[in-house]
Amino acid sequence: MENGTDKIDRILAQWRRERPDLDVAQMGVIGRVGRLRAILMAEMDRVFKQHDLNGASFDVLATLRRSGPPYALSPSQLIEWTMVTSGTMTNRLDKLEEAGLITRQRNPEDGRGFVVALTPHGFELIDAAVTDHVANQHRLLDGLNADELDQLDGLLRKWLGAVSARTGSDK
Amino acid sequence: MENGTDKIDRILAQWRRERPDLDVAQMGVIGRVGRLRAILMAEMDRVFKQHDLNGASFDVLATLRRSGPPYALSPSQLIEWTMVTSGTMTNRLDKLEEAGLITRQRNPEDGRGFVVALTPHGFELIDAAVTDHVANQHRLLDGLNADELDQLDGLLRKWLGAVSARTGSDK
DNA sequence: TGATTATATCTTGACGTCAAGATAAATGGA
DNA sequence: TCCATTTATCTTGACGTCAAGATATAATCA
Repeated sequence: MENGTDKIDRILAQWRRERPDLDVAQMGVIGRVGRLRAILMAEMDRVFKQHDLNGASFDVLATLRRSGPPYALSPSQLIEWTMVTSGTMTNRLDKLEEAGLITRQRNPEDGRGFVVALTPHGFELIDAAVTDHVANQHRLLDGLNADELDQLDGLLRKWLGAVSARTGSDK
Repeated sequence: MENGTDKIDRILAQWRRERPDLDVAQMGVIGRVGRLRAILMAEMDRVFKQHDLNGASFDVLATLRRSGPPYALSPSQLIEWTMVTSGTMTNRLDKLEEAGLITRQRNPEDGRGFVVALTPHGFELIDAAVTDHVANQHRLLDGLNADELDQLDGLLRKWLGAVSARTGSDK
């Protein structure tokens, strides 16, 4: 199973011909991260769709589910975990509420805030979806063996640590 | 500089507590790809913006530039390289044409098609932008040494090959 | 040649996201 | 106590993308 030349290699070859002054090795790595992310997203979306979800709604429901009983968080907490803006979260919660997967009640201890909670239906749905999702993720990574998976995780963790330290993202 | 626990680790820890039946190692790797992609995109956008571009317009101009003289491709070819839909490409070309960075002329040999070409201004702009872009990519990867970069590229290449073989993407 | 099929591109409507700003409630002094 | 500031959330308008379909031209083949 030789690793032949792919689309990214062809892009790099064009740059090397047209701009031999540039070292495009880094472009290859970054480009592959982008392509992988696009393919992985598309594949994961297929499983989400089987449960009438998309990446956005899965993200919110999963955040509530893994937070543990009583499966309830404030919009602010959801914003922090999912790293979207408040406008995006409002929009997501509107849809999920309308679909009957969450409830949104005023926080009795803080009149500015709300408590977002999974409904029983929302709990059942996300629990089933996440089971399928994890199985799908295993499938998407079965081209690498255990050692390679470990190596890859280590390198990505180091890289992510370096860039988020500098850019101040993550915490 | 020990690699401490990050947001992804905290997410995995929650899942392990709430759903100990699931093996979430793969979720960690896939999650890190997603986070990295988001941070890298944001950082690259900053450089694009310095040239009055965004990722979309940079992508089109760069594809024309690296294709070599006469720096002209059909919308179909641009669609193939950039992997967007025809509607997206029409929209991108409209903006670039209005900005004077490309021209769009009917293909004299095929009345259905067009020839999209860099203007002199478009050429100058993308040539300067790509120089800064590559320097920026080097900076974004300077947390890894040469060996690690090589290892990472190999693993990503193998993974990408495996998933795109199965999903039929890429070519 | 004429009719069918394929190709190239554009159009339309919907979606999810963001930035900026609006609103309302809580907090922290003076 | 009252005002200024901060915090939590929602609203609005713009953007880039996609899927589906419209249009026009080219290619095929009977």
